[in-house]
Amino acid sequence: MKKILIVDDEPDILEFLSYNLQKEGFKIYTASDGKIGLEKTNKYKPDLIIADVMMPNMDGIEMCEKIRSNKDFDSVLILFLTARSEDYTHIAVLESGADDFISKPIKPKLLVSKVKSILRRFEIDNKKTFYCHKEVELDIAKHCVKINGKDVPFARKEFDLLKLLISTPGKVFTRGDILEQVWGTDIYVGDRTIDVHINRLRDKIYQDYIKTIKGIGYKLTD
Amino acid sequence: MKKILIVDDEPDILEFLSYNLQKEGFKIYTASDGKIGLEKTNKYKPDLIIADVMMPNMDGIEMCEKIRSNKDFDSVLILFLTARSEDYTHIAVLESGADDFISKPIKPKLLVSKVKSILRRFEIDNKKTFYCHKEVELDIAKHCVKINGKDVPFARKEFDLLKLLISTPGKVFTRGDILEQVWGTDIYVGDRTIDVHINRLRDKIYQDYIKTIKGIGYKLTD
DNA sequence: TTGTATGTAAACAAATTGTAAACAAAATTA
DNA sequence: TAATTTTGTTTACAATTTGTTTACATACAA
Repeated sequence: MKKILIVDDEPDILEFLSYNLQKEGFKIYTASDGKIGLEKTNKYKPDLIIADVMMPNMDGIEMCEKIRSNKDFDSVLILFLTARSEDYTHIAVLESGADDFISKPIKPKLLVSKVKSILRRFEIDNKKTFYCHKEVELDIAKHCVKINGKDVPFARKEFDLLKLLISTPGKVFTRGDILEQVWGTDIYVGDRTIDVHINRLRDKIYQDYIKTIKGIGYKLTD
Repeated sequence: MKKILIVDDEPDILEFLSYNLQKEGFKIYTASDGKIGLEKTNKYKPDLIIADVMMPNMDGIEMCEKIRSNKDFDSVLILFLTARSEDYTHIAVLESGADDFISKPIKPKLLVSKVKSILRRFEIDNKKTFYCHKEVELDIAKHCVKINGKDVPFARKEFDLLKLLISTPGKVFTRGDILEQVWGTDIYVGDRTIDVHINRLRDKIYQDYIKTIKGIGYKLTD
């Protein structure tokens, strides 16, 4: 569960944000000024910080800069709340190392989708280069696959296919998904081609590691 | 089929975008300025709007704000086209409630992949993928059903049928509802077919989980 | 009781996937 | 570059699963 720290001096906004994000399944921490925000950042190590720009004691920008200067948190996501009119603030905000901002008045739907999208973006930027599931290990950087610790050579397509499947074990990938992710859009290969590759994978890994969901697609057993 | 409204005053761009997106199977509507865009939004209720920022009559940002202020469309996806250099435009654009933007010059591949990804993202954010009711759990992503925590294989029609029923436990679904949602419009199957599938479900789940409302349809006991 | 709606087993039809083998393309090596 | 090997794709058909219908049984309400 993703942790979000909300920093704002207005209790109403704090509550409004907490309510809407809690509902979406985030773990919420709050702070009423930048100083406390800084403390709680250290304490709870949130994934995302949502902060107001204008606050007593220590404003959001100062807090942001302080957080960024600590190498433990130099990659924590920071989202600022700004008043609609403060055009120049936006620039200062982005310069201070913020990742995005939301203008007041805040619309719940927009808030939630922005928070989700920023978290997702972060995950994609930091996407894994190494996967391990059951007795299978896949290393993207080294382009190699180990099964029970033993190197097994994989051709490119086989590798890409396994990479896709192992990225989310248990999720069903349709033929469409597979085509798009492994072959690319606007490349057309016959229907049987995917099967053939799937079954070459099966020959290399233990059978029934890859499950067929007839009429839907393939997935790794989880 | 997803509907996309493209709003731009330059006919060349309009055609370019239409061509590339139509090819991908989207239903395309076009408008040559913000005012017409607003009208067509109301008329066709598109899933996604792609709009130029700079337009005569009503610019993209104004149109976007107007659309957002109508609660019927406050969650329609909006994608802006901006000139590469206009850095400040990006801010205004995101502020106005846009979901993303593409910088000109537009590359067809990027356009298509961005459009697809934004639509997919939206679906993921807005679709429930997991249902749990009594001792039955249904996971759409994994395409698996657990009963009392135990995996039970479900064929596609069975799965879709259970998915429909479990989406609103207690609600009675008429045969018409079921036909439409599970088989799709303009597909005709015999009357007994639904019964057969319902009863295959009953065999897999505990009996009398699915209740027959004679003369009306079926529902899950709540 | 009677008629209508639903349940059910079995037969049948259709769709999907598996597989071996041939072919084609690309990469590697000599 | 030519030969060789590896990788990728297609074909044709087999095997399997899934979906539909049929024909009749049963339940239920009027």
